[in-house]
Amino acid sequence: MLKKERQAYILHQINLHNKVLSSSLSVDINVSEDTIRRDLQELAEEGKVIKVHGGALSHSFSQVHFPANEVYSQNQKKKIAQKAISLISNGMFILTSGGTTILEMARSLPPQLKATFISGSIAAILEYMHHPNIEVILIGDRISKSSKITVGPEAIAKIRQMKADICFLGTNAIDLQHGITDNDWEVVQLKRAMIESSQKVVCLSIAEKINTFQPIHICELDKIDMLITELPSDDPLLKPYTDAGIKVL
Amino acid sequence: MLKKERQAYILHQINLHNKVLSSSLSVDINVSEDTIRRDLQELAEEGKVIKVHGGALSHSFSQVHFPANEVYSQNQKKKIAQKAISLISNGMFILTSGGTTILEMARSLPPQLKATFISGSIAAILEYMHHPNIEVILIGDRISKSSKITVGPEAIAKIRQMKADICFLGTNAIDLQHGITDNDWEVVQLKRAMIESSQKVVCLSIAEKINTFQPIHICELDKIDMLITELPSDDPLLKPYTDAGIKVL
DNA sequence: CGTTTTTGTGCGGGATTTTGCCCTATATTT
DNA sequence: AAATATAGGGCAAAATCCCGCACAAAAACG
Repeated sequence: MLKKERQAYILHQINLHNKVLSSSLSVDINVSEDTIRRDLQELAEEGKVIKVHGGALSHSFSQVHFPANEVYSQNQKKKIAQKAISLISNGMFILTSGGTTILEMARSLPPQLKATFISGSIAAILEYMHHPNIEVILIGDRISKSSKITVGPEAIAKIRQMKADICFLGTNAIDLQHGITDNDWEVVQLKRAMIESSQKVVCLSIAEKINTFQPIHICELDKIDMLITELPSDDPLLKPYTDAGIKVL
Repeated sequence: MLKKERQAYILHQINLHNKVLSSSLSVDINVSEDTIRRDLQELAEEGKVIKVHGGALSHSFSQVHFPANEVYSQNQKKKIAQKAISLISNGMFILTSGGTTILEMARSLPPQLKATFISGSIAAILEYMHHPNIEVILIGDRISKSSKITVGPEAIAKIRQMKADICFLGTNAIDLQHGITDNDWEVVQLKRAMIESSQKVVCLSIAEKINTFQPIHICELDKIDMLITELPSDDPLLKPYTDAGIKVL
Protein backbone atom coordinates (compact mmCIF):
# COMPACT_ATOMS: atom_id res chain seq x y z
CA MET A 1 0.00 0.00 0.00
CA LEU A 2 1.29 3.39 -0.98
CA LYS A 3 1.97 6.10 1.49
CA LYS A 4 -0.58 8.52 0.05
CA GLU A 5 -3.13 5.80 -0.16
CA ARG A 6 -2.55 4.89 3.45
CA GLN A 7 -2.87 8.47 4.64
CA ALA A 8 -6.08 8.90 2.70
CA TYR A 9 -7.45 5.83 4.43
CA ILE A 10 -6.38 7.16 7.84
CA LEU A 11 -7.98 10.52 7.17
CA HIS A 12 -11.14 8.79 6.12
CA GLN A 13 -11.24 6.78 9.31
CA ILE A 14 -10.70 9.87 11.41
CA ASN A 15 -13.46 11.80 9.75
CA LEU A 16 -15.69 8.82 10.15
CA HIS A 17 -15.09 8.01 13.81
CA ASN A 18 -13.59 11.25 15.12
CA LYS A 19 -10.63 9.29 16.43
CA VAL A 20 -8.12 6.61 15.54
CA LEU A 21 -5.68 4.52 17.53
CA SER A 22 -2.18 3.99 16.17
CA SER A 23 -2.30 0.41 17.34
CA SER A 24 -5.50 -0.55 15.56
CA LEU A 25 -4.50 1.23 12.36
CA SER A 26 -1.25 -0.67 12.44
CA VAL A 27 -2.95 -4.06 12.36
CA ASP A 28 -5.60 -2.73 9.97
CA ILE A 29 -3.17 -1.69 7.26
CA ASN A 30 -0.52 -4.16 8.28
CA VAL A 31 2.37 -1.77 8.72
CA SER A 32 4.47 -0.98 11.75
CA GLU A 33 3.20 1.49 14.31
CA ASP A 34 6.18 3.68 13.55
CA THR A 35 4.87 4.17 10.05
CA ILE A 36 1.42 5.03 11.33
CA ARG A 37 2.93 7.44 13.77
CA ARG A 38 4.90 9.14 11.06
CA ASP A 39 1.78 9.38 8.94
CA LEU A 40 -0.18 10.90 11.76
CA GLN A 41 2.60 13.33 12.41
CA GLU A 42 2.58 14.48 8.82
CA LEU A 43 -1.19 14.80 8.76
CA ALA A 44 -0.96 16.78 11.98
CA GLU A 45 1.64 19.12 10.49
CA GLU A 46 -0.70 19.71 7.57
CA GLY A 47 -3.39 20.54 10.13
CA LYS A 48 -5.64 17.74 9.02
CA VAL A 49 -5.80 15.89 12.32
CA ILE A 50 -4.85 16.43 15.92
CA LYS A 51 -2.25 14.04 17.14
CA VAL A 52 -2.48 12.80 20.69
CA HIS A 53 -0.74 10.14 22.67
CA GLY A 54 -1.94 6.83 21.30
CA GLY A 55 -3.55 8.03 18.12
CA ALA A 56 -5.22 11.10 16.68
CA LEU A 57 -8.46 13.03 16.90
CA SER A 58 -10.61 14.70 14.33
CA HIS A 59 -10.24 18.43 14.22
CA SER A 60 -13.97 18.97 14.71
CA PHE A 61 -13.67 17.04 17.94
CA SER A 62 -11.73 19.61 19.87
CA GLN A 63 -13.16 22.59 18.05
CA VAL A 64 -16.73 21.80 18.88
CA HIS A 65 -16.16 20.58 22.34
CA PHE A 66 -13.55 22.77 23.90
CA PRO A 67 -13.50 26.49 23.19
CA ALA A 68 -16.79 27.36 21.55
CA ASN A 69 -18.93 25.39 23.91
CA GLU A 70 -19.16 28.06 26.58
CA VAL A 71 -20.59 30.67 24.26
CA TYR A 72 -22.59 28.13 22.37
CA SER A 73 -24.59 26.92 25.30
CA GLN A 74 -24.88 30.49 26.55
CA ASN A 75 -26.77 31.32 23.38
CA GLN A 76 -28.95 28.29 23.80
CA LYS A 77 -29.78 29.39 27.28
CA LYS A 78 -30.61 32.90 26.10
CA LYS A 79 -33.06 31.39 23.65
CA ILE A 80 -34.65 29.35 26.40
CA ALA A 81 -34.79 32.39 28.65
CA GLN A 82 -36.69 34.37 26.03
CA LYS A 83 -39.28 31.67 25.64
CA ALA A 84 -39.69 31.39 29.39
CA ILE A 85 -40.14 35.12 29.79
CA SER A 86 -43.00 35.06 27.31
CA LEU A 87 -44.95 33.08 29.90
CA ILE A 88 -44.60 35.75 32.55
CA SER A 89 -47.04 38.59 32.95
CA ASN A 90 -47.43 41.44 35.40
CA GLY A 91 -48.52 40.61 38.90
CA MET A 92 -47.53 36.96 38.81
CA PHE A 93 -46.02 35.05 41.70
CA ILE A 94 -43.13 33.08 40.30
CA LEU A 95 -41.18 30.34 41.98
CA THR A 96 -37.76 29.50 40.54
CA SER A 97 -35.00 27.03 41.26
CA GLY A 98 -31.33 27.82 40.66
CA GLY A 99 -29.04 26.86 37.79
CA THR A 100 -27.43 28.75 34.98
CA THR A 101 -30.48 28.65 32.74
CA ILE A 102 -32.57 30.32 35.42
CA LEU A 103 -29.82 32.90 35.88
CA GLU A 104 -29.92 33.67 32.21
CA MET A 105 -33.66 34.18 32.47
CA ALA A 106 -33.24 36.44 35.48
CA ARG A 107 -30.81 38.60 33.53
CA SER A 108 -33.14 38.88 30.57
CA LEU A 109 -36.27 39.99 32.40
CA PRO A 110 -37.75 43.10 30.79
CA PRO A 111 -37.27 46.16 33.03
CA GLN A 112 -40.92 47.15 33.07
CA LEU A 113 -42.04 43.79 34.38
CA LYS A 114 -43.72 43.91 37.79
CA ALA A 115 -43.92 40.55 39.41
CA THR A 116 -42.88 38.69 42.53
CA PHE A 117 -40.04 36.22 42.29
CA ILE A 118 -39.44 33.65 44.99
CA SER A 119 -36.29 31.59 45.19
CA GLY A 120 -33.75 30.02 47.49
CA SER A 121 -30.89 30.33 45.06
CA ILE A 122 -28.40 32.97 46.11
CA ALA A 123 -27.21 33.59 42.59
CA ALA A 124 -30.74 33.97 41.25
CA ILE A 125 -31.66 36.32 44.07
CA LEU A 126 -28.68 38.53 43.28
CA GLU A 127 -29.91 38.85 39.71
CA TYR A 128 -33.49 39.56 40.75
CA MET A 129 -32.27 42.22 43.16
CA HIS A 130 -30.79 44.20 40.30
CA HIS A 131 -34.15 44.45 38.61
CA PRO A 132 -35.91 47.75 39.22
CA ASN A 133 -39.49 46.63 39.57
CA ILE A 134 -39.74 43.10 40.74
CA GLU A 135 -40.38 42.08 44.29
CA VAL A 136 -37.99 39.46 45.60
CA ILE A 137 -38.80 36.91 48.25
CA LEU A 138 -35.95 34.89 49.60
CA ILE A 139 -36.61 31.48 51.03
CA GLY A 140 -34.54 31.06 54.16
CA ASP A 141 -32.86 28.08 55.79
CA ARG A 142 -29.48 26.45 55.90
CA ILE A 143 -27.30 27.15 52.88
CA SER A 144 -25.92 24.22 50.96
CA LYS A 145 -22.42 25.22 49.96
CA SER A 146 -22.28 22.84 47.04
CA SER A 147 -25.42 24.06 45.33
CA LYS A 148 -25.53 27.58 46.78
CA ILE A 149 -29.19 27.46 47.59
CA THR A 150 -31.08 27.29 50.85
CA VAL A 151 -32.10 23.78 51.72
CA GLY A 152 -33.78 22.11 54.63
CA PRO A 153 -37.16 21.61 56.29
CA GLU A 154 -37.78 25.30 56.91
CA ALA A 155 -37.33 26.12 53.27
CA ILE A 156 -39.60 23.28 52.25
CA ALA A 157 -42.25 24.26 54.77
CA LYS A 158 -42.13 27.82 53.50
CA ILE A 159 -42.60 26.72 49.93
CA ARG A 160 -45.49 24.47 50.90
CA GLN A 161 -47.27 27.48 52.37
CA MET A 162 -47.45 29.28 49.09
CA LYS A 163 -49.27 28.75 45.86
CA ALA A 164 -47.34 30.30 43.01
CA ASP A 165 -48.76 31.01 39.59
CA ILE A 166 -45.89 29.36 37.83
CA CYS A 167 -42.70 27.55 38.68
CA PHE A 168 -39.56 27.51 36.55
CA LEU A 169 -37.23 24.61 37.13
CA GLY A 170 -33.70 24.52 35.82
CA THR A 171 -33.58 20.88 34.84
CA ASN A 172 -30.49 18.72 35.03
CA ALA A 173 -31.89 15.66 33.36
CA ILE A 174 -35.19 14.69 31.81
CA ASP A 175 -36.10 11.36 30.38
CA LEU A 176 -39.29 9.62 29.29
CA GLN A 177 -38.76 6.67 31.54
CA HIS A 178 -37.28 8.29 34.67
CA GLY A 179 -39.03 11.65 34.49
CA ILE A 180 -37.11 14.54 36.04
CA THR A 181 -34.00 13.53 37.90
CA ASP A 182 -31.12 15.25 39.65
CA ASN A 183 -27.96 14.49 41.57
CA ASP A 184 -28.31 16.41 44.82
CA TRP A 185 -30.67 15.06 47.39
CA GLU A 186 -31.39 18.35 49.08
CA VAL A 187 -32.06 20.12 45.83
CA VAL A 188 -34.44 17.35 44.89
CA GLN A 189 -36.49 17.86 48.05
CA LEU A 190 -36.79 21.53 47.29
CA LYS A 191 -37.77 21.05 43.69
CA ARG A 192 -40.44 18.56 44.69
CA ALA A 193 -41.94 21.09 47.07
CA MET A 194 -41.83 23.75 44.37
CA ILE A 195 -43.67 21.52 41.95
CA GLU A 196 -46.41 20.83 44.48
CA SER A 197 -46.83 24.50 45.30
CA SER A 198 -47.28 25.79 41.77
CA GLN A 199 -50.25 25.88 39.49
CA LYS A 200 -48.06 25.45 36.47
CA VAL A 201 -44.67 23.76 36.27
CA VAL A 202 -42.24 24.67 33.51
CA CYS A 203 -38.99 22.82 32.91
CA LEU A 204 -36.12 24.68 31.29
CA SER A 205 -33.59 22.37 29.76
CA ILE A 206 -31.02 22.59 27.01
CA ALA A 207 -31.47 19.89 24.40
CA GLU A 208 -28.35 18.06 25.50
CA LYS A 209 -30.05 17.16 28.75
CA ILE A 210 -33.08 15.71 27.05
CA ASN A 211 -33.18 11.94 27.39
CA THR A 212 -30.56 11.80 30.10
CA PHE A 213 -31.03 10.87 33.71
CA GLN A 214 -29.37 11.25 37.07
CA PRO A 215 -29.43 9.14 40.21
CA ILE A 216 -32.20 10.85 42.19
CA HIS A 217 -35.80 10.97 41.10
CA ILE A 218 -37.75 14.23 41.41
CA CYS A 219 -41.04 13.50 39.72
CA GLU A 220 -42.74 11.81 36.82
CA LEU A 221 -43.41 13.65 33.62
CA ASP A 222 -47.12 14.00 34.32
CA LYS A 223 -46.37 16.66 36.94
CA ILE A 224 -44.79 18.83 34.28
CA ASP A 225 -46.97 21.20 32.31
CA MET A 226 -44.45 22.64 29.95
CA LEU A 227 -40.98 21.99 28.60
CA ILE A 228 -38.77 24.67 27.13
CA THR A 229 -35.63 23.97 25.15
CA GLU A 230 -33.68 25.91 22.57
CA LEU A 231 -35.08 23.70 19.81
CA PRO A 232 -38.18 24.54 17.77
CA SER A 233 -41.24 22.94 19.30
CA ASP A 234 -41.69 20.52 16.42
CA ASP A 235 -38.21 19.05 16.67
CA PRO A 236 -38.46 15.25 16.47
CA LEU A 237 -36.43 14.90 19.65
CA LEU A 238 -39.31 16.48 21.55
CA LYS A 239 -42.10 14.53 19.91
CA PRO A 240 -42.29 11.86 22.65
CA TYR A 241 -42.82 14.59 25.23
CA THR A 242 -45.68 16.25 23.39
CA ASP A 243 -47.15 12.79 23.00
CA ALA A 244 -46.86 12.40 26.77
CA GLY A 245 -49.08 15.44 27.17
CA ILE A 246 -46.43 18.05 27.88
CA LYS A 247 -46.70 21.37 26.15
CA VAL A 248 -43.42 22.13 24.39
CA LEU A 249 -42.35 25.65 23.68
CA MET B 1 -10.23 5.43 25.37
CA LEU B 2 -7.73 8.19 24.67
CA LYS B 3 -6.78 10.63 27.35
CA LYS B 4 -7.95 13.69 25.43
CA GLU B 5 -11.16 11.97 24.59
CA ARG B 6 -11.73 11.20 28.23
CA GLN B 7 -11.02 14.77 29.25
CA ALA B 8 -13.39 16.06 26.62
CA TYR B 9 -16.06 13.79 28.01
CA ILE B 10 -15.41 15.02 31.53
CA LEU B 11 -15.54 18.63 30.43
CA HIS B 12 -18.75 17.99 28.62
CA GLN B 13 -20.31 16.45 31.70
CA ILE B 14 -19.21 19.37 33.82
CA ASN B 15 -20.60 21.96 31.47
CA LEU B 16 -23.80 20.02 31.31
CA HIS B 17 -24.42 19.38 34.98
CA ASN B 18 -22.22 21.97 36.67
CA LYS B 19 -20.49 19.31 38.70
CA VAL B 20 -18.97 15.86 38.54
CA LEU B 21 -17.88 13.33 41.12
CA SER B 22 -14.57 11.54 40.64
CA SER B 23 -16.18 8.34 41.81
CA SER B 24 -19.03 8.33 39.33
CA LEU B 25 -16.78 9.35 36.45
CA SER B 26 -14.49 6.52 37.36
CA VAL B 27 -17.21 3.89 36.96
CA ASP B 28 -18.63 5.74 33.96
CA ILE B 29 -15.45 5.66 31.91
CA ASN B 30 -14.09 2.57 33.59
CA VAL B 31 -10.72 3.89 34.72
CA SER B 32 -9.27 4.25 38.17
CA GLU B 33 -10.12 7.27 40.28
CA ASP B 34 -6.45 8.18 40.24
CA THR B 35 -6.69 8.76 36.53
CA ILE B 36 -9.82 10.84 36.93
CA ARG B 37 -8.16 12.89 39.61
CA ARG B 38 -5.17 13.54 37.37
CA ASP B 39 -7.48 14.52 34.53
CA LEU B 40 -9.38 16.92 36.74
CA GLN B 41 -6.12 18.36 37.96
CA GLU B 42 -4.95 19.03 34.42
CA LEU B 43 -8.27 20.55 33.44
CA ALA B 44 -8.12 22.68 36.56
CA GLU B 45 -4.62 23.87 35.71
CA GLU B 46 -5.88 24.88 32.29
CA GLY B 47 -8.61 26.80 34.06
CA LYS B 48 -11.40 24.81 32.52
CA VAL B 49 -12.90 23.49 35.72
CA ILE B 50 -12.66 24.11 39.42
CA LYS B 51 -11.38 21.14 41.33
CA VAL B 52 -12.94 20.44 44.70
CA HIS B 53 -12.78 17.62 47.18
CA GLY B 54 -14.50 14.66 45.56
CA GLY B 55 -14.81 16.02 42.05
CA ALA B 56 -14.97 19.29 40.15
CA LEU B 57 -17.30 22.18 39.46
CA SER B 58 -18.10 24.19 36.39
CA HIS B 59 -16.24 27.46 36.32
CA SER B 60 -19.25 29.57 35.39
CA PHE B 61 -21.12 28.24 38.36
CA SER B 62 -19.13 29.53 41.28
CA GLN B 63 -18.62 32.99 39.88
CA VAL B 64 -21.03 34.43 42.38
CA HIS B 65 -18.94 37.08 44.01
CA PHE B 66 -19.90 40.44 45.24
CA PRO B 67 -17.88 43.40 43.92
CA ALA B 68 -16.91 44.17 47.47
CA ASN B 69 -14.10 46.67 47.20
CA GLU B 70 -13.40 50.18 48.30
CA VAL B 71 -14.95 49.98 51.66
CA TYR B 72 -15.13 53.21 53.55
CA SER B 73 -12.39 53.44 56.21
CA GLN B 74 -11.43 49.85 55.72
CA ASN B 75 -8.43 49.76 58.01
CA GLN B 76 -10.43 50.83 60.99
CA LYS B 77 -13.04 48.23 60.15
CA LYS B 78 -10.38 45.54 59.93
CA LYS B 79 -9.28 46.45 63.42
CA ILE B 80 -12.84 46.21 64.65
CA ALA B 81 -13.28 42.90 62.88
CA GLN B 82 -10.25 41.42 64.63
CA LYS B 83 -11.59 42.40 68.03
CA ALA B 84 -15.00 41.00 67.22
CA ILE B 85 -13.54 37.70 66.07
CA SER B 86 -11.79 37.26 69.40
CA LEU B 87 -15.23 36.88 70.96
CA ILE B 88 -16.15 33.93 68.74
CA SER B 89 -15.38 30.37 69.63
CA ASN B 90 -16.14 27.02 68.04
CA GLY B 91 -19.72 25.80 68.14
CA MET B 92 -21.31 29.20 68.68
CA PHE B 93 -24.55 30.36 67.11
CA ILE B 94 -23.97 33.84 65.85
CA LEU B 95 -26.55 36.31 64.62
CA THR B 96 -25.30 39.17 62.48
CA SER B 97 -26.81 42.16 60.78
CA GLY B 98 -25.46 43.57 57.53
CA GLY B 99 -23.19 46.50 56.88
CA THR B 100 -19.62 46.86 55.75
CA THR B 101 -18.12 46.33 59.19
CA ILE B 102 -19.85 42.98 59.46
CA LEU B 103 -18.61 42.12 55.97
CA GLU B 104 -15.08 42.89 57.02
CA MET B 105 -15.50 40.56 59.96
CA ALA B 106 -16.92 37.85 57.72
CA ARG B 107 -13.88 38.06 55.47
CA SER B 108 -11.45 37.85 58.34
CA LEU B 109 -12.87 34.77 60.02
CA PRO B 110 -10.13 32.20 60.64
CA PRO B 111 -10.49 29.22 58.32
CA GLN B 112 -10.52 26.62 61.09
CA LEU B 113 -13.44 28.22 62.88
CA LYS B 114 -16.52 26.02 63.10
CA ALA B 115 -19.62 27.95 64.01
CA THR B 116 -23.09 28.74 62.77
CA PHE B 117 -23.76 32.17 61.33
CA ILE B 118 -27.27 33.45 60.85
CA SER B 119 -28.09 36.52 58.84
CA GLY B 120 -30.51 38.12 56.45
CA SER B 121 -27.89 40.19 54.70
CA ILE B 122 -27.18 38.93 51.21
CA ALA B 123 -23.68 40.35 51.15
CA ALA B 124 -22.79 38.85 54.51
CA ILE B 125 -24.19 35.49 53.47
CA LEU B 126 -22.03 35.51 50.36
CA GLU B 127 -18.95 35.99 52.50
CA TYR B 128 -19.92 33.31 54.97
CA MET B 129 -20.54 30.92 52.11
CA HIS B 130 -16.92 31.15 51.03
CA HIS B 131 -15.76 30.00 54.41
CA PRO B 132 -14.85 26.32 54.50
CA ASN B 133 -16.16 25.33 57.90
CA ILE B 134 -18.97 27.51 59.02
CA GLU B 135 -22.61 26.64 58.71
CA VAL B 136 -24.72 29.36 57.18
CA ILE B 137 -28.37 29.97 57.96
CA LEU B 138 -30.19 32.44 55.80
CA ILE B 139 -33.20 34.24 57.16
CA GLY B 140 -35.82 34.42 54.47
CA ASP B 141 -38.49 36.95 53.58
CA ARG B 142 -38.96 39.86 51.25
CA ILE B 143 -35.75 41.50 50.14
CA SER B 144 -35.36 45.20 50.73
CA LYS B 145 -33.56 46.50 47.69
CA SER B 146 -32.21 49.53 49.46
CA SER B 147 -30.51 47.66 52.27
CA LYS B 148 -30.07 44.28 50.54
CA ILE B 149 -31.29 42.33 53.47
CA THR B 150 -34.40 40.31 54.05
CA VAL B 151 -37.04 42.20 55.97
CA GLY B 152 -40.59 41.60 57.04
CA PRO B 153 -42.70 39.68 59.52
CA GLU B 154 -41.48 36.26 58.48
CA ALA B 155 -37.89 37.22 59.03
CA ILE B 156 -38.70 38.71 62.41
CA ALA B 157 -40.72 35.68 63.45
CA LYS B 158 -37.84 33.43 62.44
CA ILE B 159 -35.36 35.42 64.49
CA ARG B 160 -37.68 35.35 67.50
CA GLN B 161 -37.67 31.58 67.37
CA MET B 162 -33.97 31.34 67.97
CA LYS B 163 -31.65 32.07 70.84
CA ALA B 164 -28.20 32.89 69.59
CA ASP B 165 -25.07 32.93 71.73
CA ILE B 166 -24.03 36.28 70.45
CA CYS B 167 -25.26 38.97 68.12
CA PHE B 168 -23.06 41.35 66.14
CA LEU B 169 -24.73 44.55 65.04
CA GLY B 170 -23.22 46.83 62.48
CA THR B 171 -24.18 50.09 64.09
CA ASN B 172 -25.07 53.25 62.23
CA ALA B 173 -25.34 55.55 65.22
CA ILE B 174 -24.87 55.24 68.95
CA ASP B 175 -25.41 57.93 71.51
CA LEU B 176 -25.72 58.15 75.28
CA GLN B 177 -29.06 59.82 75.18
CA HIS B 178 -30.78 58.12 72.25
CA GLY B 179 -29.15 54.70 72.47
CA ILE B 180 -28.84 52.82 69.20
CA THR B 181 -30.59 54.44 66.27
CA ASP B 182 -30.88 53.89 62.54
CA ASN B 183 -32.53 55.32 59.46
CA ASP B 184 -34.38 52.41 57.87
CA TRP B 185 -37.58 51.36 59.53
CA GLU B 186 -37.47 47.80 58.29
CA VAL B 187 -33.89 47.30 59.32
CA VAL B 188 -34.72 48.63 62.75
CA GLN B 189 -37.44 46.03 63.22
CA LEU B 190 -34.97 43.32 62.35
CA LYS B 191 -32.25 44.55 64.63
CA ARG B 192 -34.67 44.79 67.53
CA ALA B 193 -35.62 41.18 67.04
CA MET B 194 -31.99 40.18 66.88
CA ILE B 195 -31.21 41.93 70.12
CA GLU B 196 -34.07 40.17 71.86
CA SER B 197 -32.99 36.79 70.58
CA SER B 198 -29.38 36.89 71.68
CA GLN B 199 -27.71 36.23 74.99
CA LYS B 200 -25.05 38.78 74.28
CA VAL B 201 -25.31 41.85 72.06
CA VAL B 202 -22.19 43.38 70.55
CA CYS B 203 -22.22 46.66 68.67
CA LEU B 204 -19.56 47.23 66.02
CA SER B 205 -19.08 50.88 65.27
CA ILE B 206 -16.32 53.06 63.89
CA ALA B 207 -15.48 55.96 66.17
CA GLU B 208 -17.03 58.47 63.80
CA LYS B 209 -20.45 57.14 64.62
CA ILE B 210 -20.03 57.38 68.34
CA ASN B 211 -22.21 60.10 69.82
CA THR B 212 -24.32 60.47 66.70
CA PHE B 213 -27.94 59.60 66.22
CA GLN B 214 -30.44 58.81 63.51
CA PRO B 215 -34.21 59.24 63.28
CA ILE B 216 -35.40 55.79 64.31
CA HIS B 217 -34.83 54.31 67.71
CA ILE B 218 -33.68 50.71 68.03
CA CYS B 219 -32.99 50.29 71.72
CA GLU B 220 -31.52 51.85 74.81
CA LEU B 221 -27.91 51.33 75.77
CA ASP B 222 -28.77 48.91 78.57
CA LYS B 223 -29.63 46.24 76.02
CA ILE B 224 -26.07 46.38 74.74
CA ASP B 225 -23.44 44.18 76.36
CA MET B 226 -20.40 45.23 74.43
CA LEU B 227 -19.15 47.94 72.13
CA ILE B 228 -16.28 47.51 69.71
CA THR B 229 -14.55 50.39 67.95
CA GLU B 230 -11.14 50.81 66.38
CA LEU B 231 -10.01 52.90 69.38
CA PRO B 232 -8.24 51.47 72.42
CA SER B 233 -10.68 50.61 75.16
CA ASP B 234 -9.46 53.38 77.45
CA ASP B 235 -9.99 56.16 74.95
CA PRO B 236 -11.75 59.06 76.70
CA LEU B 237 -14.42 59.14 74.01
CA LEU B 238 -15.60 55.75 75.24
CA LYS B 239 -15.51 56.49 78.95
CA PRO B 240 -19.20 57.41 79.23
CA TYR B 241 -20.15 54.07 77.76
CA THR B 242 -18.06 52.04 80.17
CA ASP B 243 -19.61 54.12 82.91
CA ALA B 244 -23.01 53.16 81.53
CA GLY B 245 -22.11 49.52 82.12
CA ILE B 246 -21.11 48.58 78.61
CA LYS B 247 -17.99 46.53 78.16
CA VAL B 248 -15.73 48.23 75.64
CA LEU B 249 -13.21 46.26 73.61
C1' DC C 1 22.67 1.34 -17.81
C1' DG C 2 25.15 2.17 -13.51
C1' DT C 3 25.67 5.19 -9.85
C1' DT C 4 24.11 8.41 -6.61
C1' DT C 5 20.49 10.50 -4.10
C1' DT C 6 16.20 10.56 -2.10
C1' DT C 7 12.45 8.44 0.10
C1' DG C 8 9.98 5.02 2.71
C1' DT C 9 9.92 1.47 6.04
C1' DG C 10 11.14 -1.38 9.91
C1' DC C 11 13.87 -2.27 14.01
C1' DG C 12 16.24 -1.60 18.41
C1' DG C 13 16.78 0.74 22.46
C1' DG C 14 16.29 4.54 25.52
C1' DA C 15 13.10 8.35 26.94
C1' DT C 16 8.51 9.75 27.97
C1' DT C 17 3.67 9.16 29.00
C1' DT C 18 -0.01 6.93 30.94
C1' DT C 19 -2.04 4.26 34.21
C1' DG C 20 -2.92 1.64 38.32
C1' DC C 21 -1.52 0.56 42.91
C1' DC C 22 0.21 1.43 47.45
C1' DC C 23 0.93 4.17 51.41
C1' DT C 24 0.46 8.23 54.08
C1' DA C 25 -1.69 12.66 54.94
C1' DT C 26 -5.64 15.35 54.98
C1' DA C 27 -10.71 15.99 54.80
C1' DT C 28 -15.24 14.60 55.69
C1' DT C 29 -18.72 12.17 58.05
C1' DT C 30 -20.74 9.71 61.87
C1' DA D 1 -12.96 10.73 68.60
C1' DA D 2 -13.30 7.01 65.31
C1' DA D 3 -14.30 5.58 60.80
C1' DT D 4 -14.55 6.49 56.08
C1' DA D 5 -13.34 8.96 51.86
C1' DT D 6 -10.36 11.56 49.16
C1' DA D 7 -5.85 13.70 47.94
C1' DG D 8 -0.94 13.44 46.97
C1' DG D 9 3.43 11.46 46.05
C1' DG D 10 6.25 7.73 44.73
C1' DC D 11 6.82 3.54 42.16
C1' DA D 12 6.46 0.08 38.58
C1' DA D 13 4.49 -1.95 34.39
C1' DA D 14 2.90 -1.21 30.02
C1' DA D 15 2.21 1.48 26.16
C1' DT D 16 3.81 4.89 23.32
C1' DC D 17 7.08 8.01 21.43
C1' DC D 18 11.48 9.45 19.60
C1' DC D 19 15.91 8.97 17.49
C1' DG D 20 19.28 6.94 14.92
C1' DC D 21 20.33 3.37 11.86
C1' DA D 22 20.03 -0.05 8.24
C1' DC D 23 18.21 -1.38 4.19
C1' DA D 24 15.46 -1.48 0.21
C1' DA D 25 12.84 0.63 -3.25
C1' DA D 26 12.27 4.49 -6.10
C1' DA D 27 13.97 8.48 -8.32
C1' DA D 28 17.43 11.34 -10.29
C1' DC D 29 21.32 11.92 -12.97
C1' DG D 30 25.44 11.53 -15.85
